[in-house]
Amino acid sequence: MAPIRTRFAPSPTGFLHLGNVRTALFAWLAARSTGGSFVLRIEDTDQGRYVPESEAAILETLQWLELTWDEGPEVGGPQGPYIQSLRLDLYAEHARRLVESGAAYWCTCAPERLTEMRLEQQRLHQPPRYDRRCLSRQDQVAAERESGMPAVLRLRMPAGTTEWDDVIHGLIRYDNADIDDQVLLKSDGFPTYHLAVVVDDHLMGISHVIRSDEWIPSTPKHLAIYAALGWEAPRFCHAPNVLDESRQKLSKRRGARTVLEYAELGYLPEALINAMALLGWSSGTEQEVFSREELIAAFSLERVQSSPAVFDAHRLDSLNGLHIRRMDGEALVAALEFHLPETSIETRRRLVPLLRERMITLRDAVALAEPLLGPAPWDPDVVFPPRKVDPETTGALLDVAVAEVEARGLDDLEAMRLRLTELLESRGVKARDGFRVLYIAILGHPSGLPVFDAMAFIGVEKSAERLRMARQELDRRRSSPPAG
RNA sequence: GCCCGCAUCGUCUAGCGGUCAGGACCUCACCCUUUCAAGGUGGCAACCGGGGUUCGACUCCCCGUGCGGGUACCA
Repeated sequence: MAPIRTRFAPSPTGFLHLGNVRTALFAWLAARSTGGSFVLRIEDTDQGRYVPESEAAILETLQWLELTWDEGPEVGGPQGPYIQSLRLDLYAEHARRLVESGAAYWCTCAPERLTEMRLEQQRLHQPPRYDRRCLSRQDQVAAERESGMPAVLRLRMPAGTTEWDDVIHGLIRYDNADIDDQVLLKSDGFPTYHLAVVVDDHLMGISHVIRSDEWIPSTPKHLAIYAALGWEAPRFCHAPNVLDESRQKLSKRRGARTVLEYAELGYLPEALINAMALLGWSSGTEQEVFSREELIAAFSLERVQSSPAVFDAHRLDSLNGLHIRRMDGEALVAALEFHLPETSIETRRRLVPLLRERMITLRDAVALAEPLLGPAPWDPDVVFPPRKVDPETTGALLDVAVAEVEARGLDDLEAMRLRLTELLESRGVKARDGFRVLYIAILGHPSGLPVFDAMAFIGVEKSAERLRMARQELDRRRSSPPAG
């Protein structure tokens, strides 16, 4: 496979969500899997929608996911700058070439006129497109521009048809008569996406334009610009959109979470990448869990689906749990620091074996470890004594446990376990029911981390203390049963 | 309205003319078990409709239908 040189070109109008980044991931994988290169470019040609913090957030998102770029902001490169607002002269130069060759023309039509025109076209069941009024009066338009009237530069869409062989969709064909004379330069002098993307992709030597499906309708415009400039067009790969549960394109506006929010919620970058890769791509084997390296080895654009995919949060959860379980121990200890900031590295090392199998997200560690790191107040809803365990057995169990801990400490918890099991059986109480007493006493809740491990963690003193407290609570509840 | 894309279990998907239509998530049951998990086993569950083409269509073609996207001096 020839090396693919591709790019991700977000606009700094907001934060990145799974939909955006899934496309970036495909581009990154295409580059990495072919030994090619990946370029990051910021498309900030819309001054009105610019959100200052978003640019930094985009870089942070990609860095967190380790979707490394070979050229772009911060790292530079031979085709820089990689921020479009810094490349205005380049667009102006190419716009001039387009005007000179007759591929573009100036237009001074007022927005109101354009709106009215489109309404009329819609009423007449016609395709919406500029009626080229200004094309036939270029001398007047020149004079108007001279006198300071605002103007835009339009692409003169040639007649005929446009088609291309999309890597993901196959042949797509358009009748040029359905395509508008796109604005290339806005009246503020900034280029539109359409001009800038073509100029930059060509100058930056992009071999594969990987972007999402919503760009399909504007590809003929881009192809026309390539042709007008005498350039060879890159391959186009239109990746299907990622949809939310209501089958709409994922968007911040509709409540899509940003990738950075997933990070805070305790999702692993590897899991997010795995989940995103599976949205629209499959290996063709039955492997579903992939490390970053495995993904690079298995990926190919040809196996990208052409139909949109609904994002499934359950799938992400499942994958996140799986990745946590297969994660290197020390890496997990380190990753947990963010969620358990008060803990020492040693504490986290002791915690990891207990937590690992029980976490869906890293954040789950907080609730899971709570009774080990601090006091363990009882869950207000806890039933005590637990169902199926009579008060006498509960008391006996607690008494034995206290005595064991006080006499022998926690060195032989297996012996204590056997002792307690024996006691429960002799009283006709199933171990699974009876041990709930211990869980409540130690953890404040009838379920959670393995209770003997928990006792070992908190130590002799606290274990004995919590057991005695439970014993007292039992007496208290027996003398004054809770109302209701 | 005009243009384009898409169509297999609830969801993500495998399939590339002949399969008991496979896997994963979700869900249910069971096993394991000191709880909860994890793990294991098994169950439920799908080819949008109608025409063709073909000895034979989930698979190819056409038409519907549905869903999505575009239709901006936003990207």
